[in-house]
Amino acid sequence: MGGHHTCCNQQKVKRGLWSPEEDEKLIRFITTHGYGCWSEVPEKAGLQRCGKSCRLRWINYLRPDIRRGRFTPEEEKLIITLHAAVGNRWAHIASHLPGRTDNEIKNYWNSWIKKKIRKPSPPSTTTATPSNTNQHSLFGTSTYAENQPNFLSHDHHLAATSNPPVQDTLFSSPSPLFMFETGSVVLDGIDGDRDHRRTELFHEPAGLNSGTWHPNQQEVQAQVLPPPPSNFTTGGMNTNYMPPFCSMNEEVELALECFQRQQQSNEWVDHQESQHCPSFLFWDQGEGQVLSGQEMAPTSSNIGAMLSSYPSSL
DNA sequence: AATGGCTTCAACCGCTCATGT
DNA sequence: GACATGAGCGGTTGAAGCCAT
Repeated sequence: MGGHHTCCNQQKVKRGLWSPEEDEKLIRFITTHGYGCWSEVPEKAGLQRCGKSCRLRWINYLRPDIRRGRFTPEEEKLIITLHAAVGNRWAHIASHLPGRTDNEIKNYWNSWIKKKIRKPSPPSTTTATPSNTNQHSLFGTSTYAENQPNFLSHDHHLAATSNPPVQDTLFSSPSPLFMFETGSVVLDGIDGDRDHRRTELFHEPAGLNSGTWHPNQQEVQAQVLPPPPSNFTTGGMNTNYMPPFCSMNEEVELALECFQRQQQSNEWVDHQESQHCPSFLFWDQGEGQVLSGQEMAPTSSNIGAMLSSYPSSL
């Protein structure tokens, strides 16, 4: 207790949920300047928050490499295994799950435990039954559907609305390659406020090395496709594309269209048409391969929203 | 339609650890 | 070594949405 809170007791410090405007300010500041000293961030970013709050907000929510959405069976197993080994060392556990935060894991564990306590009959659901889990589906398994009937109502409309191959491809990468503004999306009126807040302003941090943001990029799964025609733009959003802010609906529409066409025809979509969705047609010059189906946004909720908005196109 | 209980998870709190002076 | 400061961690809280009644 020795430490009475220094920063958060200051006057005029706002608390509670972050508004989209605050998120925007923080994102803009961090992506432009980075963060050296968190205690200086709020003042420099024009936020009435304490540095600690900013740090937490960034780490647990806003940073671009964060991965959201329901835990996969594989992640679940890993959490269980790691927890058995190290206990409540959430940060340690999180370090083994790229894109997951200690807070998220902790929350998940606590709710899971609650469920287990309440419902002691253990039909081997989450407790590591590899043979029962769908190894190819990142979100949807009967395990989740049975145990968590609400999971489609939040940011995970995905499993029910997309067919497995697309889903697999879409989520084959654990590392999002870009960010974009999603402020205008409305999620079917389901948990809208919360998800809306979640999918606030993102854009590619100008001048930042993407490696800094996506340390796991090497894990991206590649698909071998014919080389792109000369008029196709190499790279993803982090190279060519970037109207700083565009709506998610626009983004989604274009991206899905291009992705679908590419899937169906195995052909490249003309750059003029695809300039808004290079994420789905990502040419890796180093490997000479096409990395298609890159995760579209920093959060799986964005993708869930995207797919749920356009279920017919899949 | 109203409402009250339940669940989820973002955010906060208190503390320890690491680092600099 | 003592102290100050900032970062990080784990526990807890409470707002918001969901759902059953």
